[in-house]
Amino acid sequence: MPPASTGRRRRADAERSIARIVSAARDCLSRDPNASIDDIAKAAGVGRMTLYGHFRNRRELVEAALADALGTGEEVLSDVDLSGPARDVLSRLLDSSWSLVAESTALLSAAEGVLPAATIREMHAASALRVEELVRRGQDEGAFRTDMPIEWLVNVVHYVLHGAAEENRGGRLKPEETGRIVIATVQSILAA
Amino acid sequence: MPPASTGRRRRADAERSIARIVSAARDCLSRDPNASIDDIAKAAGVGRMTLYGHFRNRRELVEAALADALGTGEEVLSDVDLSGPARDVLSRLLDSSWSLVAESTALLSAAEGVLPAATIREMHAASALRVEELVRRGQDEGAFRTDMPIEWLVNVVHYVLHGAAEENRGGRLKPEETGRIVIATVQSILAA
DNA sequence: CCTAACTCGTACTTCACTGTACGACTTCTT
DNA sequence: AAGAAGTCGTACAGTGAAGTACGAGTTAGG
Repeated sequence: MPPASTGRRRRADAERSIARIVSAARDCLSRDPNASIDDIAKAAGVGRMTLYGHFRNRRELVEAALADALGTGEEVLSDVDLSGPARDVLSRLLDSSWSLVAESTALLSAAEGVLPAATIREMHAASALRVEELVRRGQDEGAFRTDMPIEWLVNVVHYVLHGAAEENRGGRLKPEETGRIVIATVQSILAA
Repeated sequence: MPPASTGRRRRADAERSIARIVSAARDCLSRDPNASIDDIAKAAGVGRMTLYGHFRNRRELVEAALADALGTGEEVLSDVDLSGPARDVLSRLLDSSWSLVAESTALLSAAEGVLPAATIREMHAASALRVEELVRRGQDEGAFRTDMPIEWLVNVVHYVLHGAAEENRGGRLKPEETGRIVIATVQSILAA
């Protein structure tokens, strides 16, 4: 059994396995928050025991998957050009991240089943803060509304993205249209 | 065992039990879509076996709960004053139904786990049609936007309501504010 | 090339939930 | 008041997933 939590060095193949498992976990849990450990191991092309070698239990696995998703989210966010009016920044931001956020909502709901709410909020803090700052900036510019709690403005964006993902999955929204519609919808919500 | 599906008359106490069970099912499933049969029976103050006496399996129970929720939804909808501009009608409609719809989203997701998608859509058809008609009317009046599929416009309202319910549950949105915020948010989305 | 690290199958225990079987008891209803 | 209808506990079988134990085989890396 690999040294899981200790700071020891890991062998390259172990590293590879972990990467595949985490990726598979993101995949499976995004489709079905109740996906079993077995499903995930299979999807990763790895024995269930290998998985348990790296993650003591479902909790740890879900946490790793969520952390990974948030990590790539952070990457994307930090690549977005922040110059110009908040409205435009928001459009660019949504354009490059809506699908990612959308796909992760199911993963998030999986996390809600096994991780304490405080942990989840904490993991989200970084990204949430960025969006919140953007909204605040838009408000200062007079472009975004101020008649609702900022927390609601930030969170409702998530719910819209979640919805877009659902509609996509159900074939009720064409993938090529989704970006445009998401952006237009969110802009309408935030506009002053 | 009572005659479940046959058209036979039921005794008054059975009728009462069923009502309590359905109500408890709505309650429990709205809080947790994975609530067990046992939880629901306990919440109804009824033995598990009594429950099985009236509902052959989880599927039937969930279906009954959903049907019941949709039924009260229909009642509320049919009480809404439909006169005047679509914008105003929408406000009245949301004001009297947002909490109901919001609470039922979890129940709906429970249903998605056990009922065929077609059945669910069909059960929803009546209410969905009303909302769709209202949106269409608003479009004809020039009050509502026409640059997105109408299906999206209708469904995104659900997602916003779902979000409002979540925020409420998490204490991030004050109950007394929620109505106002929901209405304002939805109006912004639909406005031309 | 040797050894520790890793993989991973099989088999097991535990656990929660579903649904069934039986039967004794209670309460409507006529 | 009698019988049908309904209540409901206990007990059982089946299922599916979580997590543990063991151990034999494989691979990376000094």
